Amino acid sequence: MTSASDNPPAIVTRFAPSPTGFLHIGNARTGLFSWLYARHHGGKTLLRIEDTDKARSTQEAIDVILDGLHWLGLDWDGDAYFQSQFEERHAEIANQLIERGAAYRCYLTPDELKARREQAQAERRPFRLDSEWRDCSDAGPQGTPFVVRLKAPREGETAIEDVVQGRVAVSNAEIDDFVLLRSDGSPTYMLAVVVDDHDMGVTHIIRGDDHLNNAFRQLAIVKAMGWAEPTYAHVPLIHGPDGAKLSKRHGALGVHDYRDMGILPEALFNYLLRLGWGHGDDELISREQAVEWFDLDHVGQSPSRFDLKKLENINGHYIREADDQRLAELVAPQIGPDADLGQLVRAMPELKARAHTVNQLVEGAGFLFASRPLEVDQAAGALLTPETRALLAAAHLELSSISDWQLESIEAAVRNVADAAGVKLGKLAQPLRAALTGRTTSPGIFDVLALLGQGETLARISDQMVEPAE
RNA sequence: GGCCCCUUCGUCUAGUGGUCCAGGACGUCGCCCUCUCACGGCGAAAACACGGGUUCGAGUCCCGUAGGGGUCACCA
Repeated sequence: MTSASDNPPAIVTRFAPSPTGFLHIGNARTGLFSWLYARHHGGKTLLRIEDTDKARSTQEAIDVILDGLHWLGLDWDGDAYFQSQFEERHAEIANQLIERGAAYRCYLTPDELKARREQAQAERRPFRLDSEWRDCSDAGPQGTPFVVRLKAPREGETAIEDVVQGRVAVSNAEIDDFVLLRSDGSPTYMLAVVVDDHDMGVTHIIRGDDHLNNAFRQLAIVKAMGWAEPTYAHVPLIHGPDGAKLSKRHGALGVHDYRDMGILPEALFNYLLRLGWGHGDDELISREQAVEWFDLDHVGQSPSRFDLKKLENINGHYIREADDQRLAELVAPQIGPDADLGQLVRAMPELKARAHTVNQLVEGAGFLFASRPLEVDQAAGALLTPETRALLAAAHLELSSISDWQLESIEAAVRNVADAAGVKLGKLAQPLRAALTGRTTSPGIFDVLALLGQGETLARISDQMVEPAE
């Protein structure tokens, strides 16, 4: 092994989201892959915001993307690039392409184009633009608007060696003379990506395979300019449960939606990593292990379906591993001003064992801060009968005599009551749970008493000792 | 419709010609633990899309069929 620290990084990847108002979960995953690939190989990863659609590219929309990236823990080298900064450069390249005879000014109007497209459709043949301006060196009529189109090759084929998809070739007859510069002089996406990737020194383009067809077009520009061909890696898309490309109708799409559902970033990171990539039988993979293990050769070629159940299972694991203080701080704001952080931290070990999301943690913590008299749900209410209310009264008596309110003394007292009444612990624990939490499920009953404190416990029990008068 | 891509349990995947009557995980079901719910443990059902090749031998290579997906803008 020789160290080559003087040389420029052999690998430069980039993440190039457009500010659509949210960070799409699928884009987040390709971003994750390209981040991981660069980190694994000791390369660089760059961020470029594709903000050429000015209407959508508000500062808020950009912040949402950056925030999502931060939340997931994906960083980048250097400052973020903004595609809009390079419009002059894009136009410059378009003009060079014209000078080289690799592009031309096309004076066809949108109406003419539309008419030709419709005619092709009417004749049921595939539409392929054959502009009379392609081989015409004359300028069009003075002052008429034009677009700049690539003079795409018509013979032969174009092939890419895709790291994920393998060799993919397409006949050049399939590649049309697409637009490089719009009639207002602004660059199209197709031109801008190629120029920016080249100028930024991107060596590996890792993106969704919905761009696979674009790669041939983009490669045509690269070749026309005589630039080095980048390595492509088109990773399959994430699909919804029905197998179609993940879209709004499938529900949660943005990484923020998952954060709001109570998913932890490390869980989403892990889940996204395992979606479309595997490392033997490993399921729970830390960030460090991911950097160590990730490579493109184990990225699958088929799309994968998003499975919320599995995400939640993984999330449950990370919740159980998470620091109690951190979880309490996530839960507190959702409970409101009554939330007592210290009490939440104390309850957290019990709470987190039975939650799969932060929101379930909030749900589970509810009884701690409920005000008396408690609302008792239907199933819990059914547990409160004349017999069990009598049991509660006995418990109230026994518990009020405890002088040190600790887990051990609480457990001893509760067991005593059950023994004295000649019932199994469960016969007492369930009504107790109903009285103290208003529900049939909760943390262990002794923990509930300990967490609530003696005063609140006795008060809640006494609320239920007698049947409320109708 | 043209072009391109994909196809192992319901889902995510392991598998790179023999060790695969296919392994793990989620989910499902059963049992255990148990004061409830979880957690945890044990166990079960569950897949190589189909048809042809190549090969002594194919989940693994080739071809076809079927199914699914992506893409066809002066959007990115």
